[in-house]
Amino acid sequence: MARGREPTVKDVAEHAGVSPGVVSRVVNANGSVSERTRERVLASIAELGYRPHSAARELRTRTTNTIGLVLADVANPFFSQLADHIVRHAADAGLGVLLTTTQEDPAMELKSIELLLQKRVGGVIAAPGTENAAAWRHMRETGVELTFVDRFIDRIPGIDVVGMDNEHASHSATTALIERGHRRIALVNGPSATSTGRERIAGHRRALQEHGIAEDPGLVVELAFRPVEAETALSGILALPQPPTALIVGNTAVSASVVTHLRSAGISVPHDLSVVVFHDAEWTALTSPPLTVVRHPLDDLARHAVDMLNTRLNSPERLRRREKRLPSELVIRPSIAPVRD
Amino acid sequence: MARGREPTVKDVAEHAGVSPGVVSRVVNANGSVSERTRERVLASIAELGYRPHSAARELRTRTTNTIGLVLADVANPFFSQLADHIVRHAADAGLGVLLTTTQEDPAMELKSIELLLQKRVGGVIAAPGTENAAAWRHMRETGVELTFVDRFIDRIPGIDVVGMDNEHASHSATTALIERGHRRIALVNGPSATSTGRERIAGHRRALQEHGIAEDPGLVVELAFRPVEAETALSGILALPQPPTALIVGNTAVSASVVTHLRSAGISVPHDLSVVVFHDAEWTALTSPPLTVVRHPLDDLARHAVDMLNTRLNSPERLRRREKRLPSELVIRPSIAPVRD
DNA sequence: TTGTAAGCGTTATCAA
DNA sequence: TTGATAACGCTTACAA
Repeated sequence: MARGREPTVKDVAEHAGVSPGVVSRVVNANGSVSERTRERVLASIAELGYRPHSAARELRTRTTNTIGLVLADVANPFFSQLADHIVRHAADAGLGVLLTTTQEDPAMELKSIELLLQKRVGGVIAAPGTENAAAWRHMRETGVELTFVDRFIDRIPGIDVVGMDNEHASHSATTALIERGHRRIALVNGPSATSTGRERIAGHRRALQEHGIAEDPGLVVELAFRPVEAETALSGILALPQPPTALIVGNTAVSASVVTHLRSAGISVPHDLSVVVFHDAEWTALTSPPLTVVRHPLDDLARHAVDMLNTRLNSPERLRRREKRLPSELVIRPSIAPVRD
Repeated sequence: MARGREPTVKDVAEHAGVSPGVVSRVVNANGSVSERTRERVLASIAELGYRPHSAARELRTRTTNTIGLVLADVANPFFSQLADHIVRHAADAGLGVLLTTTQEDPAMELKSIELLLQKRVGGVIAAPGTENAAAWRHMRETGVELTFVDRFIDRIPGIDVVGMDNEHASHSATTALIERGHRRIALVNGPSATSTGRERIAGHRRALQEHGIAEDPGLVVELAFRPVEAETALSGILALPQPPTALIVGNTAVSASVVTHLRSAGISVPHDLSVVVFHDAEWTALTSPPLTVVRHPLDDLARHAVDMLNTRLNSPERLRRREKRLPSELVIRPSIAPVRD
């Protein structure tokens, strides 16, 4: 892990015939330097190829321009698009992004937290799992600014949240199906231990209630955020004596495998089953038929997350907790149709 | 960007009634400490919640356990899956990953290089663009270990490369089509300025030659790695007096938009046009018909990239340049069929 | 406007 | 086995 010796402030100072302090002031456009020496210093910097040493700077100033990003799984299109936007916005704000993934595994999440703590990142954007509330809280108490994105664990003071309005999105999806005459609507959801899971069920229930439809618990399945169990769960639902006529997939991680299974099970969409999927991945319009989706404002989500965090990073005083909800949009495509008699 | 004060070696030392040096030796399982004091120190560490300060450590030891990852675009499924694997393997090796994206923009790539240089990362894994050869070379000369993944610019001494065998993959795809009677095979490719672009064209040509088929330059299109131009380029090809009967998409970034366009243009696959796509994204089996794809060994690619880099990081002497090629696999699905008369 | 010097948290060296 | 001390590269009072 050795690195070749690179020029330091001292080298630059000697080369320019000034003191190290002056070089620092030039580099940071801090304190005062005469125009003449400023130019000399800049010339020396250019000639020597001097580059400030981040670690030394961080050590001295107790600050950092690196933030952490903790996501479950960058292979999931929802998270990967989110990550892409976050990295871009962070770069615009002059922030580097240290990315860790947890694979929805609490132990890996803990390791991520540990790594970011050691790196003394100034702040972290995370879509937290459900098990490490204490660790997240502790991270915040340690002075690390924290913004939860998409999901959150608890309304912890000082931890901002930016997410979608899942309750509303889910309500819209269910309502669209009810309006098409569906009464037996299945929901394949993420775990209720997650905020997104809970909110999506809540919106679904509210829509059913508003139309006087009794809820059938057998039609709601909670799947972990890994695709494995999708098949069996789905088979179970579809084999019910009274199978559903519509299906909402509220768990982004399993959408593709659900669609695969429907296809291999020979289920015709929307004839046998109307389908709505959360997250407008690049392929959802390419299936036959194209899928009705809940489209999330990922770029806005990322922008707000970076902004909120950055505000905290640059604010000396302790700010109050903020929560931002962004609206999703129901994009109707041919995968939903009026129910058959 | 301020951080709360956290315990330091000094605090731990005082608490345990030893000197800072001893604490350091305990933490790093370095030098010698008696079992008795070791336990006392560990207890103090636990009680105070001490965590070594990365920056201080980096400054003193001139090492780092952070690597950089420079990719064009994490929203592209090929890169996002690659990133996911790389982050996982890096974590297994105890390495944090600082992710930057370039959006295929040379200026952004340069900014990424600059950031990683300042952060004094020990090594970088990158899928480089074509314009910054000098900067990459300089980065290497500066002592940063470098591994190019997927693409490479030049065979620069000391920069390892791990990629797919694109020539072979492309040759297989074209051959599969020729064997089905196709003679007019279009290739939508990435820029020839990239190694992957060149290799894929080469394999395509070799297959044509082996079967005595004259190459029609009008059937080969180079598209930048952004989806925008896909439509016009494709319309052009399909409007030719003698349109192709088969199409290979060698540019991962535009696959989805190509398929979208074919659909909206009312082209029936494989009846009107056989289609092969590079990279087996999660949706390629979900279209109608399912797409024949070139499947890349992404996990292996990531594993080798991290391993090669890590070897360099831990090797005191300057190693020779290595190049590793991994085989891709042609997965035949119904999107290709014998040519019609 | 400039230089000097101390110190950020570590670890390595050397002496005890 | 342990402790004292210097140094990594930088910034920032403070003094000149």
